[in-house]
Amino acid sequence: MSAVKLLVLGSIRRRGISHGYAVFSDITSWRADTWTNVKPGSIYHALDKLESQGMLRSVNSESNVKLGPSRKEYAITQHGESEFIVLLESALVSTDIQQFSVGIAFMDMLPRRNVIDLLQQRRVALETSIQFLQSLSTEERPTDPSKHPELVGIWLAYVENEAATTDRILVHVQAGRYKFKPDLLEGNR
Amino acid sequence: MSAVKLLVLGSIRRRGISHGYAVFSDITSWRADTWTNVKPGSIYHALDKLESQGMLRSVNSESNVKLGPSRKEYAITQHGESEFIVLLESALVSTDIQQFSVGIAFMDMLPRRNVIDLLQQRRVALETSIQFLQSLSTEERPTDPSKHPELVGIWLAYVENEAATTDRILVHVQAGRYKFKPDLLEGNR
DNA sequence: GCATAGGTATTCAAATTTGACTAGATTAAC
DNA sequence: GTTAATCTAGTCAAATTTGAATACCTATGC
Repeated sequence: MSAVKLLVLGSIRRRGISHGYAVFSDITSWRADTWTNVKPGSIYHALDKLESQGMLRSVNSESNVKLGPSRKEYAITQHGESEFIVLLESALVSTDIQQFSVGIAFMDMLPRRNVIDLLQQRRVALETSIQFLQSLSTEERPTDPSKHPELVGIWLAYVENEAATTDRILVHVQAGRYKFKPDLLEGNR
Repeated sequence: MSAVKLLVLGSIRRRGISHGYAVFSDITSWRADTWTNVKPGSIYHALDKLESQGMLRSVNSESNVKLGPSRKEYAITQHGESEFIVLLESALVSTDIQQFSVGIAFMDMLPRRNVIDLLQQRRVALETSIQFLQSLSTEERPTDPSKHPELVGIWLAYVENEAATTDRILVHVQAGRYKFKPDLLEGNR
C-alpha cells in the first residue's frame, strides 16, 4: 500500500470540501509528488475507492464556481476521519521513508504526546533492523548477494540514517517545536 | 517499474536454465525479498512477460528431475542479455535505494571501469538533489508541508546518506575490491 | 474573431502487484 | 502404513498504478 490514501484523506480533510484536481494540485504544490509517487490516476482511483468504502461522501457544492470542466466534490466522513488517524499512526511508525514522510507532513493532526510515542516506536523498530544487519556475516568474495558487504552496507547505512533522523525529529518535538493537536489533559485515569 | 525484471533476468542468467520457484528461492535466499519487495506472483508475471517479449525462452529440460509438481523452465535469450545490461546500468545510477541495491547485487556482471562510471553518475545526480533540497526555504510554522523543516530534513538526510554510501562503494571498487567482468583492453580507439 | 496554448478536470485501458488459493511430492511422527 | 506438516510449484482474481488520452474553459496574440 502506498501513501495515496493518507495523502488524499489528508488533503480533503484540510479543505473540507474538495475534488480530484485540487488534491492533485495540493500534492504537487507541497512537492509530495517528488517524495512519494502518486500520479493523477491513482488519486482518482483512491477517491472512488474511499467513497465506495464510506470514507468520503460526494457533495454537490452550491459554490461550485466554474473555472473549467465540471468537478466531483467530496467531503470526509466520520469513518474517513478515523481511517485517517489509523493510516497516520501507521505511517509514523513505518520504516519506509515515503510512508514516514507523509506521516510527518500530517503529524500536527495528532497530540504531541502521541507523536512522541509513535516516533519512539519507529526508533525501536529501526534499532532491531540495525542489530539484525550487523549480525549478518559478509564475505570479501561473496558467493551470493546476501553476503555482499556493500549490499549489507547500503541497508545498514540506510537504517542507521533513518534512526538518526527519527532521533533528531524526536528531540525537536520533545523540545516543544511545532504546533500539535491540543491534548485533552485528563485528570482522571 | 520495480526491480523484478532485473532480479528475474539476473537469477535465470546465473543458473542458465531455471524456473519460477527457483527464482523465488534465489531471491529469498539472498534476502532480496527484504530489500526489495517482490512476491511470488510478480515473479511468475515477470516470467510470462519476459517470455512474450522474447527475453526468455521456454526450454523443456531433459534433466527435469522431479522433486514436486511440474515446472516451466526458461533460459535467457540474446535479447534478454542486452535488456539485462540496460536494466543493470540504469539500476546503478538510480537514486532509489531498492533499484540501486539490485544493481549492486549484480554489478560484477559489468567491467570495473563501467561500474565506476555509473557510480560517479549516481553521485552527481545525488549532489544535484542535495543542492536542490538545501535551496528550499523552510518555516518554523509551515503553512504547507513543502515548507516543513522536518520533511525537507528527512529527504536531505536521505540523499546525503546515499551520496556517502555511493562514495564509499566507489572507493572500494576503485581500490580493486571485488571481482568484475574482465575488461577488454582495447589497444585501438 | 479565431487558432492555439495553457490551465483545469477526469476517464480509461493496459500494466503491474498483491494476496489468497490450489496441488503434487516428500518427510516426520506416530 | 497413514496422517500431518512442509516443501515445491504455480494459478488466478482483485486491487492498484501507470500513462496516455479526452475534453472543457480562458486568455493571448495576431
